[in-house]
Amino acid sequence: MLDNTDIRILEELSKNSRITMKELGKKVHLTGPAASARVMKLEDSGVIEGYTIKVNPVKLGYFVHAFITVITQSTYHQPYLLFLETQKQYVINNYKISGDGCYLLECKFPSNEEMNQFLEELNEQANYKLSIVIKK
Amino acid sequence: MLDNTDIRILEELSKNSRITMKELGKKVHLTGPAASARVMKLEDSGVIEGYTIKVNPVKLGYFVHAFITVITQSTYHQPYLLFLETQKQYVINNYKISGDGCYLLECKFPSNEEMNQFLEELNEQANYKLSIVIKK
DNA sequence: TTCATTCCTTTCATTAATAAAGTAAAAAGG
DNA sequence: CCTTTTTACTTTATTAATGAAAGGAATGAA
Repeated sequence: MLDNTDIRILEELSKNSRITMKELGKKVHLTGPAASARVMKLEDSGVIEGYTIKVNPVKLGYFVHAFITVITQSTYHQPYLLFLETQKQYVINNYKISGDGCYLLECKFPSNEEMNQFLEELNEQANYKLSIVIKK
Repeated sequence: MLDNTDIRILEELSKNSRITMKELGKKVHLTGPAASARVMKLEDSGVIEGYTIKVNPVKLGYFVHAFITVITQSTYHQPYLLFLETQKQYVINNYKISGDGCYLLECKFPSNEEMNQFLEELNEQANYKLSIVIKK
């Protein structure tokens, strides 16, 4: 399915997705059109799901990065999920997990105050355990 | 520092970082060169840290996505961190956290067998609690 | 008021993307 | 075994985007 050249293309695009097809081709020993065709195939087959940027959260004013293990009070998760919909600005990822808890919720907050506000509202829907990221 | 146009540029690039500057300009009501200049400023100021792709892990053969809460046995973390260096192919992120445990380790595995192998080796350096992602 | 700065547009030269045609090698089928 | 098809690539030519330069309008400082 994927040969070595495809893997190298994925590596290069992971490092810099705005690279020109000509440059990408040079890196993997192909011409521009050939690299472009490979990339298009990777898109069509769903290996490449999209092109995005890495943003510095601190520069955007998000200083707190937290993982919250969520244990919903009832087996009915809808209230929790609806609550999350209203708090999208804080949510990075919400993983449904097996293990300790029902969800692992990854969030970013501008301050501890806003996080506290969020947690108090969350607590109406679910219990939680909080882990703050110190360093990545 | 960042005005509304900058925010919209970041949103557009998050959705598709390979968009042309001309197209990006159209979306935020600027000309190509103006959009390009804005983006360059965002890069120089460190708001945009890089351009990357979203890859489908399943299509790459990684079927298991796990979060592992790591509790190192000694206060000396080096053995654990050195172990991770040897297991880079599985590691997505390693967050140093305050809260429950010392680290939150995000990993991907091709199979439960390989994860089990990993966990057995990890267990020589640290205790852990495992959470498997069912759904994102 | 005057000067400098910022942020933009317009224009144009350079460069890249894309479509089309052609080639060579591998795979499929009679 | 030979023919046909398919795949993956290159080359060429057209189209489109980038990036540099010049200039204008609005803002703010001296």
